[in-house]
Amino acid sequence: MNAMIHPRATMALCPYAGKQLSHALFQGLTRREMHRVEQGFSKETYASGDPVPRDPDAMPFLGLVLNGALREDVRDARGERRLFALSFAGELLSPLGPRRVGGQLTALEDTTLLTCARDGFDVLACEIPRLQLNLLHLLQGQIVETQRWQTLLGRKSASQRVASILAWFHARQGGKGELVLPVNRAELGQMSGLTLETVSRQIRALEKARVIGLPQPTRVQVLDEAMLNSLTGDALARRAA
Amino acid sequence: MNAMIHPRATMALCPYAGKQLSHALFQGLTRREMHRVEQGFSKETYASGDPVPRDPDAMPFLGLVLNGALREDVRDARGERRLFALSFAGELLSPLGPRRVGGQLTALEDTTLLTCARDGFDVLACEIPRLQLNLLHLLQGQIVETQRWQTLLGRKSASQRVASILAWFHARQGGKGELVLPVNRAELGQMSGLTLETVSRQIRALEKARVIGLPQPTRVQVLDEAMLNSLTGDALARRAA
DNA sequence: CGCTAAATTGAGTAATCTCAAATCACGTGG
DNA sequence: CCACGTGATTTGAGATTACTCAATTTAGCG
Repeated sequence: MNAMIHPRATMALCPYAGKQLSHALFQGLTRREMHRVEQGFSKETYASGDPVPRDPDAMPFLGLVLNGALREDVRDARGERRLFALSFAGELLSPLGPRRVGGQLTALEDTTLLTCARDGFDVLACEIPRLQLNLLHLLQGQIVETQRWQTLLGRKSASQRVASILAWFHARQGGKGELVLPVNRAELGQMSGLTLETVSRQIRALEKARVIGLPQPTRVQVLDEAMLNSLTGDALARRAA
Repeated sequence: MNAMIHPRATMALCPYAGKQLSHALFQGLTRREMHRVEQGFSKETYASGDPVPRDPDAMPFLGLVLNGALREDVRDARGERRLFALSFAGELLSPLGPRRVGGQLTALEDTTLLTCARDGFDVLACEIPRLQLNLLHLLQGQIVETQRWQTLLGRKSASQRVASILAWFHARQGGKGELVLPVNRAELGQMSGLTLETVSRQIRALEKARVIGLPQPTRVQVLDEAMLNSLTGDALARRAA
C-alpha cells in the first residue's frame, strides 16, 4: 500500500492503489467487475495500536483485512472491556450490521483494511452475483470458526484450550517455526475463558514438555507440531463409519 | 427440488400448501417474488423424533424452520454424538454449506421445514435482491446468537449457565408462564458445557429458591422472571458512558 | 405392579480460580 | 553502560467449583 505516516489514526483513502486487491471475496471476478469493486470499496491503513474509527451501529459496513491483524474488544456484562476476537489477513472483519454495544476495533500491527458501507455492498452484490456467493462462503467459514470456539469453551480442559489457541495462532501465521503472540496472558485468558495464571501455567507446561520453546514471553517456537496438535484434543475424527 | 419420497420419516412435500409462507427471510417481497420463491423452496413436515434426511456435505442447502423445533447433533472429537444446537420456529437452519462431519438433524416436535438447495438459492437471490439482504440479516442474527453462547461457555458459572438456558427457552417459547424442556438433563449439560448432575443440582437450586417451579422434570414454571434474568449474569449493561 | 430410563442426591476428587509474592522484560534516565 | 521503575509473567498455596462415581428416588409405560 503506500506511504502513510500518521500520528494517531490518520487514515488515507485510496480507491485504487495500483496493486491488485487480493482476497477470497473477490475470487473469480472479471477485471471489469474488479474495477467496479475498487470504486465501491475504500482501502485504509492503520499502524499498530491505531483504533479503527468505525461505529457499526451508526453505519454498518463490511471489512476485509488485507494484511496485518485486528483485535475486537467488547464490553462485558459488568461494563469491562475485554478481548473478544482477532482477525487476521484474508479474513472478513466481523459479520455485518450492528455489533455488540461498545465494540471497538484496534490494529494489532500495521494493517490494511478494505471497507465498504453495507448499503453500497448490497448494490455491488446485485450487480455482481459472484460477489454475493463469495460473501456467503466467507460467512460460512466464519460460522464454522465460531463453532470451533464453542467447542473449545464448552468442552475442553485448560491445557487443551491453550494448545488449541497456540495451534490456531500458528496456523494463522503461516505455520512458521516461530510465532508471535499478539496479546498478553490476560487476553489469552479472556479469549479462552481461563485466568491469566492458568494460561501462564499451561504455556510453561508446554515449554517444560518441550512442545514449544519460549525465547520470550510473546515469542513461541513450535518444536513439536504434531504433539501440539494432538494436545488440542481435536481428534482426527474423520469418517467413523 | 421436487417430489422425493422417503423411506422412514413421515413427511409430506407440498410446494405450495395454500397458506402464506411467513418467515423473516421473505420480508418485503412482492407477491410475484413470493410466487417465485415458492417454486424454488420445498416444504416438508416431520413428526416428533423424525430425522431430517439431509446430507449437507453432499448437497448444501438452506433451511427455514417454519414451526416446531429441531435439534442438531454433531460428532465430537471422540466420535460421540452430542447435542450441538436447537433451532426453533422462525430461525434459519444452520448456516449454509458443508456442516461438521456427522451432523444430524432431528425434529423435536411436529415441525415444518422449508428448504432450498444452495445453488437454487443463489439463483433466486440474484433475481430477488431483497432475498439476499434478508439472508444477511438472518446470518447476522445467527452470529450474534453464537456470540451469546460464547459468553455463556467462556465466562459463566454453572448457575448462570443454567439460568441462561432456562431464560433462553422461556423467551423462545413465547415467555409463557410454563415452558417445556425439549431435552433431558444430559443434553442440557452438553449444550451448556456442564455435567448432567450439575445441571440437575442447579435446576433444583432454582426450584428451592422459588425462582422456578418444577411440576415435572421437563416442565418448568417461571415464577420469578426478573430473578431468573438477573441470575443469568447478563447485566443490563447498556450505555456506560 | 414391576421395569427401565431419567433425575436427584451424596461424598470424595480433581481442576481451576483467587490472592499473594517473586521474578522477569524492557524502556528511561543517570 | 547500568540502576531503576513499571508492567507482564511466573510461581505458590489455599479456597472453590464443578466433576466423577455411586446410590437412591422418581417418572413413564406396558
